[in-house]
Amino acid sequence: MSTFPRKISDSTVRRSSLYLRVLEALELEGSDTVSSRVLAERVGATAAQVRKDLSLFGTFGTRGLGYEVTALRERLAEILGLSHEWPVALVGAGRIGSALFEYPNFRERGFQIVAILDSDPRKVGQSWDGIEIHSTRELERTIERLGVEIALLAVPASVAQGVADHLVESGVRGILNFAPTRLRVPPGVAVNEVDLALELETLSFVLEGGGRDGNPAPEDVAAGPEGESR
Amino acid sequence: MSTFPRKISDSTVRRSSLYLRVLEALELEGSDTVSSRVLAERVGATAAQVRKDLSLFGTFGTRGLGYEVTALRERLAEILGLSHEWPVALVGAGRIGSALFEYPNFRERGFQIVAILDSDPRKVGQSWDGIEIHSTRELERTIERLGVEIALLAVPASVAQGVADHLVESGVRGILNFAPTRLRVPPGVAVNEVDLALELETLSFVLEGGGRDGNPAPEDVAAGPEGESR
DNA sequence: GTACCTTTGTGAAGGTTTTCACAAGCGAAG
DNA sequence: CTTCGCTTGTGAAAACCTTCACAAAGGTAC
Ligand SMILES: NC(=O)c1ccc[n+]([C@@H]2O[C@H](COP(=O)([O-])OP(=O)(O)OC[C@H]3O[C@@H](n4cnc5c(N)ncnc54)[C@H](O)[C@@H]3O)[C@@H](O)[C@H]2O)c1
Ligand SMILES: NC(=O)c1ccc[n+]([C@@H]2O[C@H](COP(=O)([O-])OP(=O)(O)OC[C@H]3O[C@@H](n4cnc5c(N)ncnc54)[C@H](O)[C@@H]3O)[C@@H](O)[C@H]2O)c1
Repeated sequence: MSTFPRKISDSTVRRSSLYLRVLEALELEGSDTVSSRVLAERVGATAAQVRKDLSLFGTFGTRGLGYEVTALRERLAEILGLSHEWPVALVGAGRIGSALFEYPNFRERGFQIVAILDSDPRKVGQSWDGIEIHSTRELERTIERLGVEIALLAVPASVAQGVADHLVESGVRGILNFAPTRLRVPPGVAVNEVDLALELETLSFVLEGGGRDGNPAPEDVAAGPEGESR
Repeated sequence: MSTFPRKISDSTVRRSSLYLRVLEALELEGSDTVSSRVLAERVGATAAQVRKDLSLFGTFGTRGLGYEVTALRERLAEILGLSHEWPVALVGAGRIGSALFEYPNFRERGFQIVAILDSDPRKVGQSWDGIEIHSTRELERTIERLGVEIALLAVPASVAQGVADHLVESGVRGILNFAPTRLRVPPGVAVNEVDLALELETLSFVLEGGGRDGNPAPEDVAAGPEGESR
C-alpha cells in the first residue's frame, strides 16, 4: 500500500525485519524508548546504519530521546506488509515441507499456511493438522479460491521451474524457493532463494582460508551473509 | 589453503558457488568449454560480472574460446574448499534437523553429517541411518573426536546462543544457524544465518508495494536476496 | 602467414551502500 | 527561560560493487 520516495534496498528491508524483531523483544522487556545505538547493538549493525535505514521510511525518532518502541514497531510492521495476515500455500509435502508446515514462527508473524499441494497420490487426501493435501491438478483452483499470493516451494529441483510457472499463472506473486535452482519468473513476481548447500559452501570457503591468509576475516565474519548482501 | 590478493566479497563467493553448479551440469551435458556469456545466462548474471569474479581468483580462460569446463570446475571446487570432505555436526534433532539430516544434497557436495547432538533424553541413544544421537553433555568430546569444524544449528532460539558458545569452545569454526537469533561469535568463527521468517517478510514488503508504486520493482525482483547482498 | 572472428582480462566509469560528522532539536534540570 | 546533555536526521565522504568498453590474444580458415 505505502510507497516511498527512493527505492528501498534489499539490505535495508532485511535489517528492518531484524529491527522489528528487536522492537518486539524490547516491548516485552518493558522499554518505552530505544536509541539507534541500542537497536544497532542488538542486530549487529551501526547506529548510523539504523538511522539511515529508518530515515528512508520517514521520521520516527525524537532527538535526545530516541524512538518510541511501540510506535516504531507498529509502523515498521505496517511498512513490511505485516499488518494483515498472508494466506500462504505450501507446495511439496515432503521432508522439508512438513518441517515448514509445523514451524510456528510463520503463523506468529502473520503467514498462515492455508493450502498444501503435492503431486504424490499417496499424500493427496491426507490431512495435516486439519488442512487437506490437495493434488497439484487443483493448484490453480485452490490458489485462487483462497487468495494465496505467497507460496513456499519445496519440491524437487527438477520440477521446481514448472511448478513455479504454474503458481505464477494462478496468481502467486511471491515465492520462497527451497529447491537449489534459480527460478525464472516474469517481472512483478518476487522470488527469494533459500539455498542451503550454497550457504555451507560460503562457510567452507572462509574456513579454507578464502577470507584472508588462512584465517577467516576477523571483522565481518560475525555479521553473516547477507550480503546477505545479501 | 589458498589465499588471494584482494579480499573476496561475499557476493562473489555466492555467485562462484552457482558457477560451480552450472559447470557440473555443463560437464554432464558434454560441453568442453563455456564462455562467460553462457555461464552468466545460466546463473542470471552478466558476462562481465562472471569474468570479474573469476579474475579475482586467477586467470582461467582462453581468449577467443572461453573456459575449459572441467578445469574450471575443479579449480572452483578447490577454491571454495570443496576438494575434501567436511565432517559436519547436526545439533538439534527436531523437525528441521531431521529434514536436514535426510537432505542428500549436503553429502553430494562433500558435507557429511557425522554426528547428531540433542539434549532431549528421549532422543539421545536413538540412531538415524546408523548415526547415534549423542547427548549435548558429550558435545565437546564428540566434536573433537570427529574433527568437526562445521555445525548445523537447529535448536530453539532461546538456547541457540548458549549452544553456539559451546560449539565454538569445542573447536567449531563455521555455523549454519537456523534459529531466528543473531549469534555473537568470536573473531575467526563464521556464521551464516538462515532466517525464513525474514525471507517471507522481504517478500511481503515487495508485495505490499515497498518496491515502488504498489508494484514490485520490475528489474531486480527475479534475482533474489543477497543480497541478496545481502 | 595473415586476416578475421571470438572472447578474455581489466582499468575506468558509474552506481549503490555504508560510514562519518555535525547541525538541529528535544527534554530535563535548575 | 536558559543551559546542558543526549540523540536524531542527513549531507558529504568513503568504501564497495557492478557495468562498460576495449586492447590483447588465442583459434580457425584459407
Ligand atoms: N530436506 C531438506 O532438508 C532440504 C533442505 C533444503 C532444500 N531442500 C530442497 O527442497 C526440496 C524438497 O526436498 P525434500 O527433502 O522435502 O524432498 P522430498 O522428496 O521429501 O519432498 C518432495 C515433495 O514434493 C512432492 N512433489 C514432487 N513433484 C511434485 C510436483 N510436480 N508438484 C507438487 N509436489 C511435487 C513429492 O511428492 C514430495 O512430497 C528439494 O528441492 C530439496 O533440494 C530440502
Ligand atoms: N521447523 C522449521 O521448519 C524451521 C524452519 C526454520 C527455522 N527453524 C528453527 O530451527 C530451530 C529448531 O526448530 P524445530 O522446528 O526443528 O524445533 P523442534 O522443537 O522440533 O526441534 C528442536 C530440537 O532441539 C533440541 N534441543 C533443545 N534444546 C537443546 C540444547 N540445549 N541442545 C541440543 N539440542 C536441544 C530439542 O530436543 C529438539 O529435538 C528453531 O530455532 C526454529 O526456529 C525451524
